[in-house]
Amino acid sequence: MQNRIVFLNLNPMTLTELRYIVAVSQKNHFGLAAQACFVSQPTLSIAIKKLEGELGVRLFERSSKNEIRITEIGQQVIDQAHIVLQEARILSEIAQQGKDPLSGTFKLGVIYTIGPYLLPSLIPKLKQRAPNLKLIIEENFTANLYQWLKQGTLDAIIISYPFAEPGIETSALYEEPFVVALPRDHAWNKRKEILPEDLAQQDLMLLGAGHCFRDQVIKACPNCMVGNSEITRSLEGGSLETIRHMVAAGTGITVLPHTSILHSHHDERLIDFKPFKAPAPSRTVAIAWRKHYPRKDTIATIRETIQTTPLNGVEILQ
Amino acid sequence: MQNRIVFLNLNPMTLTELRYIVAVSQKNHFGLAAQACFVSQPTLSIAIKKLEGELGVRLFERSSKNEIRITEIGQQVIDQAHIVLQEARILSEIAQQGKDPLSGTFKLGVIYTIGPYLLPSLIPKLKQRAPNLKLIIEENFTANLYQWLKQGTLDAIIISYPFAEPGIETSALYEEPFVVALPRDHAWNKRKEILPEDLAQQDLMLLGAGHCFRDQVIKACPNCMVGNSEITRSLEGGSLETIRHMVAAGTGITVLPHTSILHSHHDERLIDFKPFKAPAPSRTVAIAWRKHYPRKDTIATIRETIQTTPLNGVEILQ
DNA sequence: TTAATTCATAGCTTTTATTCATCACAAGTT
DNA sequence: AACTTGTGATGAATAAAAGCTATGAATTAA
Repeated sequence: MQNRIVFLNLNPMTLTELRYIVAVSQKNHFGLAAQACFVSQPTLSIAIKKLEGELGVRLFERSSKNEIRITEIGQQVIDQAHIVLQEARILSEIAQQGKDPLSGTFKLGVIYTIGPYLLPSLIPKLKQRAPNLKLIIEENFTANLYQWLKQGTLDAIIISYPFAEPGIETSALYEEPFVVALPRDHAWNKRKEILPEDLAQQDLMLLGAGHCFRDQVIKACPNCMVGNSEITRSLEGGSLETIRHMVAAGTGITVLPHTSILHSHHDERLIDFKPFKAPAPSRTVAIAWRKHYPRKDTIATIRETIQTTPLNGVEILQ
Repeated sequence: MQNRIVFLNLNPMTLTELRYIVAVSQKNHFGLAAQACFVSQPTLSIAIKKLEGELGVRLFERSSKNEIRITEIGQQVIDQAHIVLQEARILSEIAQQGKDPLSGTFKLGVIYTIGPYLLPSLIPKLKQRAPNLKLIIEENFTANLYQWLKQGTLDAIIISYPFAEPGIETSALYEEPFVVALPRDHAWNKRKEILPEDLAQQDLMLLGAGHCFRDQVIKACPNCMVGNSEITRSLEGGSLETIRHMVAAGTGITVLPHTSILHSHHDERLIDFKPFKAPAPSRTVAIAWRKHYPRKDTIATIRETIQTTPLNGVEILQ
């Protein structure tokens, strides 16, 4: 009778029970330990009895009047209980630190025709505003970025409208007009502005298929000629910067997004940028995320950072 | 609304909840995870919601139809949950191993006049019977052993009756007769047995105060002379073995417990052991432990081991 | 003996966990 | 568009547990 352990309960041990036995080991007294745990003495007694029954060992040697005594195995169990509780505390701390929406890693995708012009100003400013946020950038086509966003590889992507996919939410960032880039010796050098219709029959150098900017320009400039010449075909794998260099070299003309002007320091004297006559064709740059993405605060911060970053010639959208 | 964490519960996290989130992370599916945890899906959903509310972070990104996604912080929390659960499992294992009453450390006290004769045969046998039991032996006076037993420094003590203390239980082990030890050239060499009364006026060499055996001999042999001579006074700090050597050297006579005979190989030709005439004076050797001591099985094993160990000339007591 | 102290037990209450049934939502399919 | 299917969330009811107060049993001290 005296030494038989009675099976009391099927439920596995709880952290509360571990807290109880640690308290008893510290106070050497059931009543005081209960007080320290903010429960009544019977509550604590029963909980410890349950745990002892479950573990199959006596943890404490009770002798009324005198202080209680921890058994040898009890001491080992209590030592381990300390470890368990400590690890649980660490878990809480991890969550606590992770509460800050501006910490951790954020994987941002940006399309090729935006990245080079937006990121140089965005990244330093974001670094300043959210120093604990580790930003990982992926530049690619809209289609790939969308896939990666959907499957969770990316947290958000910056793309250009139109963009509507199920399960994805978007928010417009800014409206960016298109401009015409001409070599210095071009016939249109004297003109102040260009009409989209002027580009008809012009052989524009444009990016290859997959770049949404290409499609947008073609749509904006009816009847322009693209992809006919040898030169244009060689641009399939290139970038806007490549095209700009070719404009500077006098190879031809193109249409660029307005933000790319700011980055043409070295060849600004070789290229003339001509605005379109209002209403100028433009693209809407937006940020997109999964509908159920949990860190929307982070996205909001990125959005605000972009919208307070001076990008010449764009119209901030709310 | 979407991102607000609602405070649901004051109760701290539980190991069950940690098991739930680990299951979800493994199954990537609430329903399957619930099944794996042998609970219904709402149970698991609510538990996770509670945990998320308590931690203040979203652990999973739910999107119907598609599989659920673990948030970055969620992954960190789940990793830590694995650690907590692992440590809890170790706690159970520690208890499991400690279940064996014949494992761990056992601190046994033995009085000076029993230890040298009982332990040489007991320890090897106990080692054989309980190989996982680490035995720590303390030899001392009854009074000290009792104090240490009471305060938990010792698990059990082997002493001689009379011994009755509050909160302590005892069990008799064996009855050990006393014998008279004489030098070879003593006048009583031809006698077969001695009467206690014969020792009256004899100057016995006995141990110093504190040894219960001294008191028992004095009580058994009325009017014997102890402590008068220079020699006897010099025995204050000695042992039974010291006294035996002095008998062998012809310095005097003494009374010894029967078990000490077996250990007198080297001087057996110099000493004559004479039994008392029945009923011979004797001592009852017993084992004692705290009333609430939890490892009574261990004590029972020690008791049985002693009682099946052949000790010449003693009567086993049940 | 009488108090006082301490842990255990009993009966009852409150809180928490769980289930079943159902809802809401998103994707595909027809 | 209207179904169908698969998913997690929600609500009401219930089972389980954890809790408290009051009391008991054992021990020690006066």
